[in-house]
Amino acid sequence: MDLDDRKKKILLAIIKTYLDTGEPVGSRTISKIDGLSLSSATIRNEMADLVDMGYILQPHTSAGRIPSDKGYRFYVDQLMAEKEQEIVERERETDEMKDMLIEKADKMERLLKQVAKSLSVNTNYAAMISAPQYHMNRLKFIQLSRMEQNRIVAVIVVEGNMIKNQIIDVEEPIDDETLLKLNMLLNTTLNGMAIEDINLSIIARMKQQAGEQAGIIAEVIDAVAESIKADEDLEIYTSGANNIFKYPELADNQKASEIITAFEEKKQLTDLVYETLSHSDEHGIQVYIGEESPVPNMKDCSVVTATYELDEGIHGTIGIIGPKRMDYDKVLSTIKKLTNELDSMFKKG
Amino acid sequence: MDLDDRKKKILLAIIKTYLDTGEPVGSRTISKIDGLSLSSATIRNEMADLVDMGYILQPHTSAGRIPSDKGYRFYVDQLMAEKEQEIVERERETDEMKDMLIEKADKMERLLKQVAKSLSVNTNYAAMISAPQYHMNRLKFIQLSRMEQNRIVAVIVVEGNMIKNQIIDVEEPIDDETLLKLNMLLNTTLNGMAIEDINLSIIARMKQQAGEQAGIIAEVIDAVAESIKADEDLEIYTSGANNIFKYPELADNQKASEIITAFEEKKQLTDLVYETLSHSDEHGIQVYIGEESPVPNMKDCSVVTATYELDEGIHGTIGIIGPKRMDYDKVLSTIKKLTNELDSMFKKG
DNA sequence: TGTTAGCACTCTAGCGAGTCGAGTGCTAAC
DNA sequence: GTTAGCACTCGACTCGCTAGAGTGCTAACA
Repeated sequence: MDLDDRKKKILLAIIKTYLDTGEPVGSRTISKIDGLSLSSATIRNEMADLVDMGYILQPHTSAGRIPSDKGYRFYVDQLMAEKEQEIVERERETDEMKDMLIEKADKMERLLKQVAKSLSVNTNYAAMISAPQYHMNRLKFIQLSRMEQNRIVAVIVVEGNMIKNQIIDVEEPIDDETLLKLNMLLNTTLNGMAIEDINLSIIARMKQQAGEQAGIIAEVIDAVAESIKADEDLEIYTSGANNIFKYPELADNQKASEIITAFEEKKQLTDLVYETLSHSDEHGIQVYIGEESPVPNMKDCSVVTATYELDEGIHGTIGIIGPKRMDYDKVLSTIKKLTNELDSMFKKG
Repeated sequence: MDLDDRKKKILLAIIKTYLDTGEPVGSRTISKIDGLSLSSATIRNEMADLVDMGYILQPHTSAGRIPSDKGYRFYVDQLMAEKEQEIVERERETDEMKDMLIEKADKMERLLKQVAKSLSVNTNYAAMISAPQYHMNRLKFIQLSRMEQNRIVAVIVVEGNMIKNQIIDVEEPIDDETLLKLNMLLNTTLNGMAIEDINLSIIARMKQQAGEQAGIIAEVIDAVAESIKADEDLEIYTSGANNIFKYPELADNQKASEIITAFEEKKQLTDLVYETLSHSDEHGIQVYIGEESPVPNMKDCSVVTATYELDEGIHGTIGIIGPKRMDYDKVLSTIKKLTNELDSMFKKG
């Protein structure tokens, strides 16, 4: 059987209506609202076909139909295609969200929290945003300073001006001169390098160059490596989890608990972020419907994700989590606008 | 009317039973389990009195009784008095929680998250912990390093080894010598000072000492002050919010949403922390029952909080949020153990 | 005078029958 | 191929009933 033009129209009508009302939609409803001017009986016949083809479901014999995951998928693909068009055609207009974002975003963390908040408030769904992934990132600056006798603090700045700190306890006291030398060594060797490229041979070379301070430099470099790695569990900020209670189909005990759990244990969101990043073809917006989601706990939701770019090769992920019958249209535009906003922001400052 | 000994016993029996079962308890139940050997009729008479006195409630005529907030309060006060005794009598025993905590707690943030997690897992309630309040804290170390031409990074370490960073953009380039001088000046002047004590006169004096670099030092100090102040919104880590779904009386839509919201918008928890800190007489454990809670959204819960001490005058707050019929006994011991654990940990390392 | 047995009463939870109405599937006519 | 019509299905809701837990009150008892 084929998904001919009329079937498509009917399917879209069903889905749109269901997005609005959240209730199974019957043949009469469609026959009325639709521009097709077909009787309910005809619609019924078509609907029966659509059920056979798996695009819609019938909760029970005498209820209307609701979209299946496959149905949603069809709808979203349709929508995304349109969006693509739209984006090309229209100039990016200024956006009220922007002001809100800029306002007090002097620190990355605060900015991200604000973005998450803004997203959840604007959409009425739950939102998340991951801090940019520094995986591919370059070291910009390393500085060791003595804090106490046997204790130095390492400050590591990576591209994008994210700062990491690490306190290092050393066996024997370090004198000023050694510290200076070490700083020189670290900076000349490592500056501009991608973190991933710092391999054993480079470390070995540095140890060699450190000469008699090889012991100390080993300690320091280990600590620095540790610190860089330690932060690998990426930060994720969430907001608006309570929004799920606005949607009856998610608000039941079992499901709500699952979703909240996913939000709390950032681990699950981390998977989502990696999945998104790995699939992203520059600003690729991804829509996961129900079981498609990389996060099992969100099998009753739809998840829309997008990638933003902080700097060459430094990406982060934005996500919106809501019911399957979310307002995809709105969510897609919102998220698209936002990523654009972020990108242009980062490129400037 | 007076709360005589027998009434007390009956009241306690009612509350304990209710904590176990979560269901209204009738007179027959009490007459059986209790060591009082009274008939259900007598119990009924007493119960009627207890209702009059406001210690218990009757959901409807033919149901058993459940504790009122006042009843819980009586119970908790009783319990706390006993605890006080216990703690004095018994030596602090080693605790399996300790191992779990120490394990990988090389960073404060990670430690706190772990504590929260450990608490929520151990108790089956929701848990929160606030980062220590640095309000009263002393500066331990300041270091400015040049990162780029016109950009320096300030590293500020406060007692307890919390590190803060701030990137400072300066108008005109700073040379090495000036930077060294500034570092000296900052450290000699500010080290060991409580952050609160850094007032205008001290800053003025520093500017004077800086001589021709007064302009730069103003910038720097402003930035440092900014950075210290900026972090004043205290960090709060939460865990186990999903636990509330385990308790039917909290799991309904409305209430769950409120609680989750409180957990998400850390603002509300912040209030709780301040309230707790202001009332704390060293390790004071606080129990807020229902409406007593400083957080309106938690009016259907009980909240148990305690204060831990990281260092002289540096306090943080631990909290457990659960249903009113929480296992106060267990929660109180757990939280007491934990604060002790934290204290001894911090005093060592 | 405090305690207890007994009994009528109250109220909820749960069950089953009955009804309503939305929606279907099928057939026959257009 | 489309539509009108009609019997049928099935969940949601209502109503009445019952069982059972628990109460409050009274009267008897120690």
